[in-house]
Amino acid sequence: MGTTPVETVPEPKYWHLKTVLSEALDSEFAVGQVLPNERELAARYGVARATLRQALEQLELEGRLHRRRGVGTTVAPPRMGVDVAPEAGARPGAPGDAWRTEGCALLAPGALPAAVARLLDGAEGPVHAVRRLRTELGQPVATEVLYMPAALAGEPAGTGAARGSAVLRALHRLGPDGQDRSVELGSVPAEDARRLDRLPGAPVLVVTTRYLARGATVAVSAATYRADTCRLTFGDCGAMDLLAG
Amino acid sequence: MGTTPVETVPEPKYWHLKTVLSEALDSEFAVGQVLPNERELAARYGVARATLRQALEQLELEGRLHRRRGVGTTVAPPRMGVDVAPEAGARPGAPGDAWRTEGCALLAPGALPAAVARLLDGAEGPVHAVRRLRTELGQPVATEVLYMPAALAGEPAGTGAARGSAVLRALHRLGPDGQDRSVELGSVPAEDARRLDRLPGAPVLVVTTRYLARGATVAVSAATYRADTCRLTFGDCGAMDLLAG
DNA sequence: CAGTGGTCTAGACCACCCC
DNA sequence: GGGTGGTCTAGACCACTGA
Repeated sequence: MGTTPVETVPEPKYWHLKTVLSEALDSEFAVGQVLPNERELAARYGVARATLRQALEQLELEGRLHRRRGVGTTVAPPRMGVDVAPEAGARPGAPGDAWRTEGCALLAPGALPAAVARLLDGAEGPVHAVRRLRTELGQPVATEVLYMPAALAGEPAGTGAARGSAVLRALHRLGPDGQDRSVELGSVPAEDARRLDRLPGAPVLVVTTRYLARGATVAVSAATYRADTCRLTFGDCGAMDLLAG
Repeated sequence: MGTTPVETVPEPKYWHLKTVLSEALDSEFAVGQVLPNERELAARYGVARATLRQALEQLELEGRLHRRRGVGTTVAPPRMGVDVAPEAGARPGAPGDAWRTEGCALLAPGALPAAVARLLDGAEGPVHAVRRLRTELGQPVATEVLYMPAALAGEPAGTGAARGSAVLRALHRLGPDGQDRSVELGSVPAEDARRLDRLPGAPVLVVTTRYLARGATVAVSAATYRADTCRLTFGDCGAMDLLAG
């Protein structure tokens, strides 16, 4: 009689709680509505606050909730689709450009992040670093730093944001004929956190782009997108034959 | 004398700890090496175990660490680049195909996930759901479910994996001439967790693809990639000259 | 079996927002 | 000031791994 009846797989409390809350969000809450505070929710479900928070963190990771210190927890709208197609934002100042150039610095080769230096393989000499901020629907969604060897950028005029725009124009003038890009998960560094209106460590999608001209790398950019509010969309990469035909 | 000397911004302990550990990983540890256990690390740095764990979770999110229950915490290798180019894996059984078809089910329209039903807009009637698993370097990296309306798939032969492959061949035969894809952050559902050798809730990159033929959606796939080990790479979607010229 | 990471608790204090 | 979420603690027990 020692037969084990069924394979009892005790589901963690926070996981079950997440499911329960998720269903409650679907059926009983509207977008933007504020939830009861954490202490009350924990009491209501009979768990410690830390356990409740583990469930909320999961839901926030999935983009279902927004939590703001001093304010409360609200139901998040569905993630917005953010276009990351090859040409998007490549032309500063173009109508509908979602990017705002914030500044520009000239870095010595040794001052480059290791990953960037690796992608700009043959590069020697100083490198322009252009910082941009992307805003969508009145909300900051991404920061980017674009690196371009000074030798390729000519003599960008102006200072600050104006100089940054000049570097971007120089890149565009080169007529890059291809890109490599990759997407990975990261956590927002402290310096970017305030710009994106998030706490340090919040999850972000890091999009690394390599701009190619005649087979050589002419620029590299690293953009960090808020993972909670953004769904990255890639234009129709496969439709080239459609257009060409 | 009440002058506040500098603007003291107390950095959270776990954040500082993460920085310290990150530097230690760079300088004192090799890939694959196991770290001291959590209780010892916590004692060594004079923090509670929960605080230490918060720092470790950050580092794991960034792909720097691997943690396995019953085993320990090890230094992770750099993330592998996983190709997500439009045609990759579209041909089951092709040489070098990283995907293994696991099975196939026929779903009633009402049984579809809401997000999938929305993308398969005009679809009526049952839908094939093909499940695949992607392995890279001997390690499972992604699971995928591909949805294709039965009306478009003909009469796929066989059962299980064989039937799934037949559906994929039918899709390939249609000659889809374009794709939409998007990437967002998610957490691995319980059923996929074991397949990917992760615990439920682990972060994943969800790649949603819409296959188009003559402007109509002929299939939709949702693939979940392990965010800790994968860096998604997109081939040269380029062709900026198409638009710039 | 001993050792690891994973879960959970009950409580405290802090930083921030808004009134 | 009062309320929110964010950080931190010290402890307990559980699930899993591998010798």
